[in-house]
Amino acid sequence: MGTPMNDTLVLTPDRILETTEDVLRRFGLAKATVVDVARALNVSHGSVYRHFPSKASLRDAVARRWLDRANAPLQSIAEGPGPARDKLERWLRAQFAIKCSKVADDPEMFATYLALAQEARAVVNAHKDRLIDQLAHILTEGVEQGAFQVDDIDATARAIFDATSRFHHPAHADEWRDPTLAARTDAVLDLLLKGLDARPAR
Amino acid sequence: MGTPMNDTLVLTPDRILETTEDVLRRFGLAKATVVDVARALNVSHGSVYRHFPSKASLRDAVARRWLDRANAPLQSIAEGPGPARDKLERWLRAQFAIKCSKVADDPEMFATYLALAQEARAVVNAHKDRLIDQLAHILTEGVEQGAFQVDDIDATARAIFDATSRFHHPAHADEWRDPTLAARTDAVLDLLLKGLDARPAR
DNA sequence: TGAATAACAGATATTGAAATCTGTCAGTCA
DNA sequence: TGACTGACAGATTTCAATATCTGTTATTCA
Repeated sequence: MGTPMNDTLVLTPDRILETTEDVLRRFGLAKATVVDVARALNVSHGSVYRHFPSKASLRDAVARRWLDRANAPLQSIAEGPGPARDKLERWLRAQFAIKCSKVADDPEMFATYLALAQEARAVVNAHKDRLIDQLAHILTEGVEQGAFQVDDIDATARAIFDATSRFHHPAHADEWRDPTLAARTDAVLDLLLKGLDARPAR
Repeated sequence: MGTPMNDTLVLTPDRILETTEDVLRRFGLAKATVVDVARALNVSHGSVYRHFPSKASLRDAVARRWLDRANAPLQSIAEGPGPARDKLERWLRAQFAIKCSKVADDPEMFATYLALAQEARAVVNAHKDRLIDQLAHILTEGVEQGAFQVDDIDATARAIFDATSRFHHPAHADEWRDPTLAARTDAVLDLLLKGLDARPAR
């Protein structure tokens, strides 16, 4: 009883996830195996299965961790202060910047996580729903502040998410190096913000 | 000199393209080879290389043909009559419907053409440019008619194309079965049209 | 003469046997 | 006692030999 002890540390889900990220970084998604993870932990692969019922669930957990960490700044923006119009623009630009810098800084790792995300559809969908909730929150504030005119908040939040897919959906990542990207982003944001505006200056 | 004669017919680029489409339909992109195409034509594969310098150029030509054929209706809408606002909405909905029905009617063939398009990047880009030109044409009409207020026609045309990517870009095809797709499409179109509107009814 | 071919080199794809992996579980040991 | 192990069956992956394909060219033949 009492203190189970390994080489050095207790085997916890967190420690497994940490190591799994390392293994993914070193081997890539295609090559990384549960046996690799166990080896890196000086543990039999059966022990990993004590904490995660399957390789898929382990992958899902890694994906969840990564998405949460990468998009934490967005949460702050959505909940922070500021007029809704500015906040919306900052939130969207931050979202694009996060994705764009991830792919620019470490394309290999980005490819790994992209593949991971494609297998963890449910996790990604839950994450998207949280992002759209944040957009809906900003829209609600905007309506309260009299800055936006919106019929259906949830539908519009989703519409903004959908309409900006090209700039945040990883399927389009290979276009993010386009030198005209900034101009294209500006044009779409301009059009969307005009569409939300409660007092068009015409 | 005179009349080169095969089994039945002269070997022309068009006949080769026709047959290549058949072969792609039967074998899929991964399995279809130049030798297969030549076999189907009762011809040696060397003869195919007389008309197309490489397999890539043959693929490009097939992609070009397919894109032109599939999107012919859009050209008619863009050049046809009608108020610009309606025309724009019809054009966009037609674009979505074309893609959506292609994937619904023959998912296998759609997958083949999707893979084809990914290898024929230059062809696809040229095609996208033509579509954006059509959008710019509609926007110009709309401005002339006093229906739209647009600063930069070309940038806005591209913005509309970008903002609707989720509904026409094949990378998102697997989401086109979403039962809420129609509502999502409506929400984005509504937002975009509001953003273009010269006389907002507020 | 010039459209078509057959033979060829190098690159790519297929195949099936061997190795590895996933997920399970009875048993170890602290 | 319960976290961990090691051995196992079936599924998946690797690997290297083998076959096929791409693109070229010297040759055929109508």
